Amino acid sequence: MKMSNLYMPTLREVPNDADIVSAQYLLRAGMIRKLVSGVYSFLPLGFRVMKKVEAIVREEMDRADAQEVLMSAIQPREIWEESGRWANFGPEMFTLQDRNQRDFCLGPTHEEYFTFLVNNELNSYKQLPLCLYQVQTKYRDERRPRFGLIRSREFIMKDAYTFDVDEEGLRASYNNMWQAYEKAFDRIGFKYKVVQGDSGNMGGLVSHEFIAITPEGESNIAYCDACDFAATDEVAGARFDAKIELACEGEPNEKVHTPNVKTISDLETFFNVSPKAFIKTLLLKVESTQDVIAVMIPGNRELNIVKLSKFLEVNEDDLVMLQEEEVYPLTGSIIGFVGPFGLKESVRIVADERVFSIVNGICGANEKNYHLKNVVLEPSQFEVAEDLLSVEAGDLCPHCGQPLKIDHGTEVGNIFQLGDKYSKAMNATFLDKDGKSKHFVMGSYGIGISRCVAALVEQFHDDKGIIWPVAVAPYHVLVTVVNPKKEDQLNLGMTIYESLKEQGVEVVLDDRKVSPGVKFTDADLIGIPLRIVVGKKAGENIVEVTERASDEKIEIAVDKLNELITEKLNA
RNA sequence: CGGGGUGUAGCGCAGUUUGGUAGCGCAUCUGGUUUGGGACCAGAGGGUCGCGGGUUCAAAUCCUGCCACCCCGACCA
Repeated sequence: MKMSNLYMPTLREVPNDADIVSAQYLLRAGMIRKLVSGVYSFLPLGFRVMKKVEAIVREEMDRADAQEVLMSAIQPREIWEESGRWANFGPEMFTLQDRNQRDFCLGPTHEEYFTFLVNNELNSYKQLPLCLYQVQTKYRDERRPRFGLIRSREFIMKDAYTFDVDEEGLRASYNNMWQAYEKAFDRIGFKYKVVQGDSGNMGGLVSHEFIAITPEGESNIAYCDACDFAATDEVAGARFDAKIELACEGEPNEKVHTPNVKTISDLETFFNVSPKAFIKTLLLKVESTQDVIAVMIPGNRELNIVKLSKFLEVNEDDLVMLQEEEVYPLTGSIIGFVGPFGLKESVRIVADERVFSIVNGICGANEKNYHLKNVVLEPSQFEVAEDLLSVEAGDLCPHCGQPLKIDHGTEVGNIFQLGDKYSKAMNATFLDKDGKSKHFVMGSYGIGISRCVAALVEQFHDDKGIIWPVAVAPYHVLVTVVNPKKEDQLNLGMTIYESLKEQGVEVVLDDRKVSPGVKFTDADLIGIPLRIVVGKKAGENIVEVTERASDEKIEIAVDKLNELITEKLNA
């Protein structure tokens, strides 16, 4: 490809709506463009990268004996009613109607569709196990699309589904996919961790997430160096020593005047004790039912809303913190003085187990400017949850007891053991050996192809632009002709370009009639791994080879060039 | 969904307070000079000022409704 003809509209300035480095560079490098919030176009260079990621994933899926199909993005409401997820997915689902007012959605995922498909065709255990996959566009009407390709409303996903006769078969299929994922992510070049995932509302289901490690990532993961434990912060058990005992000065549950002492740090100053000794009471409500929940946690910790939503068996997005004006009618107090005693009876009180280790603690009195001290909570009087807290660095590993570390990342893949959740709901069965009808035991497996492109940029960039790993680079080699008006430079550039092309090297020629600065700046921005600069020494048949990653420059005679390029690309 | 902010040329922005012919930089086009890290000179094209309604002799500017985009949304209880 000649750059004089390449559709690569690079931008000097950062578009003001690009909120993360990957979005900034992909936009500036002319690889993607935004149509509307959360919806992007892929331009030639960006599309080439995505196709490379896709090809690697496809190869590893095929190697693992998965079979590729292509389903429709449009799905009828009926199959979602069968699984019960039409209502459950709620506003996240893009819905539409045909001319006869029949409801459809643009598929956010395809469990129902695959289950429906297979149910019609698969009747015998002899046809199992089976693994089908597709690479396809998915739609989710995110509450708040952001981070460019990382949380978009339209995205490309590879999704796979396995069907087995029993749990044992599922485990084998699951491990098979796990290995395929590791091979794919290794080949792409990701730095990543495999962590235990959110196992869904019902518990007992196994899942893992593949997290690309990126400093700005929105997923938090907790992991242990001493053993192989790793999990997202939504499941990692926050184990720590919560025991604290204050001397009982005065009466039990004694009311203390605490004017304007609202926050934990205010309390810390006022009472001069550790925040561990405070019992923090937060008020939330379930929006769909308007049920109000008071949650008690140790004062030095944060509530993890995902863990709470699982405990309450409600949707995470359905849980919100109460607004200031909603608090008074329920508590008789304002924010800052809420406590577990004397709440309206309609309020459901849930306690994180650790608050019972606080002896003679301090909590809100449900009266403005008053707290209670010398509080000892009695577990039998409250609903007790094992763990509602966000894990923190230094908490103890639930496996081996060593301190945990926290890292950030972007989820690029996940694997789920679904069991018979969908096959049961949709009554998808086969006949087993013994002639009995059984539900398929299923798994589902996703890789966010377009998100991978963004995660790669998050991992591989510097202050000048992107640094693509060779395996996914849009082109391998960029030949820059410094001054295309000089015949010897242009001719030599063309010769090198043609010869590399001949050998099957993916090469692009920068023959644009712009100043060298523009070419070099664009080259750094778009991040092609190797650059050959044809400049002043073209007459002597000497060119310069630069590695984008290391910025290492080598002057070399043209007849030794092929050898060097081959060596560098295979390194 | 709640709170805040912004919408003016392809991109980044000024102009809005105090109504009076729509501007700047970059990009684009023409001609010329230039070419090892975002060149220079001369000229040119490009905008229903997000959309609708209103006030006014006159609206980017004031009023009003809508739309889009961005930011924030426990750390406090």
